[in-house]
Amino acid sequence: MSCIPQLTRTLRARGYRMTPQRLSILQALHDGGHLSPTQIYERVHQTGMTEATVYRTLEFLAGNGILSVADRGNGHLAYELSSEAHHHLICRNCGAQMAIEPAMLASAIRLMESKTGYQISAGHLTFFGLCQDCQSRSQ
Amino acid sequence: MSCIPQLTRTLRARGYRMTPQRLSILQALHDGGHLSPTQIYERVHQTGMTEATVYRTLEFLAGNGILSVADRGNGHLAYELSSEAHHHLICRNCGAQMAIEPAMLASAIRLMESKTGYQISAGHLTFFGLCQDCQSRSQ
DNA sequence: ATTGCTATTGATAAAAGTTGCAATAAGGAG
DNA sequence: CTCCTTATTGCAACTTTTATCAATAGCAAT
Repeated sequence: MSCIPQLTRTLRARGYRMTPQRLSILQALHDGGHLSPTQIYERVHQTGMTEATVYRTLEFLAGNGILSVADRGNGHLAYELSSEAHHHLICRNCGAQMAIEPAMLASAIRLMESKTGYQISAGHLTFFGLCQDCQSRSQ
Repeated sequence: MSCIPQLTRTLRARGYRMTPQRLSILQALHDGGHLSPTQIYERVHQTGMTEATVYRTLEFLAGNGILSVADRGNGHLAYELSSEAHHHLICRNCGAQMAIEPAMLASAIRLMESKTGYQISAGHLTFFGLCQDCQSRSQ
């Protein structure tokens, strides 16, 4: 977590504060990679933090671009450090997961930008499909 | 709702049943377009249906491809008839929404399929960005 | 160091969403 | 039309997420 001093400065420049709670959550995500709010709470609640704070902090950090939100398509969110952000491809039969390079979507996003005039920030997308194994098994 | 007999046959062929509850929910989505579980519950609860049934039915119909799940990026889901499915582009400053033609993602999806071997069904994606108005205002 | 402003947290309650199980009812078979 | 199987529902308890508000604690300024 070498980036903490920089993050702290960023927040302060925007009128926000760095707190032990925010640090704990960043640490948990640094160690855990890709976690749901409940998983994060399990990792940090021995410090006395409440669920409400976990949810609020995650929303705050994501709103400030420090975390990325990953949606698993079931309505439950997972969070990760933005520096490690990537998209997911999940097999809806066996649940196998693959990472998707953001670059693979770049041209589609450029197309959408030119057609809509929006300036798009893709965030974290989850795609669903059938992996090769499940495709051959269903033949 | 001219498609009900066809949907009923599809479900029965898979060993499932068509029920008044499922019909009410399909009707609500036909009338309402794009609704959250709570909005759907408000429209159908006078029939005596419980929240649990609403949630289970939505998941069931989506799992059978009859509904599409739209994720607004905040972890809350909205549902729509698959026949009316489209993607969304939302301005994260003013909330303005635009529909995105599924065709605009087609080539990116073909690229992902060829690189990963997965057979992808895109589902419903939500993109975030800044609309033209908000871009010019922030200059 | 101390002070003051106010962003942030914890506590609490409410809302939204999920799960297990017994009772009900869709619909195929006779 | 009646029976039977079992998919589906309602009920109730439970988990997850959000909102409110008073108390706390960053941190800029003195």
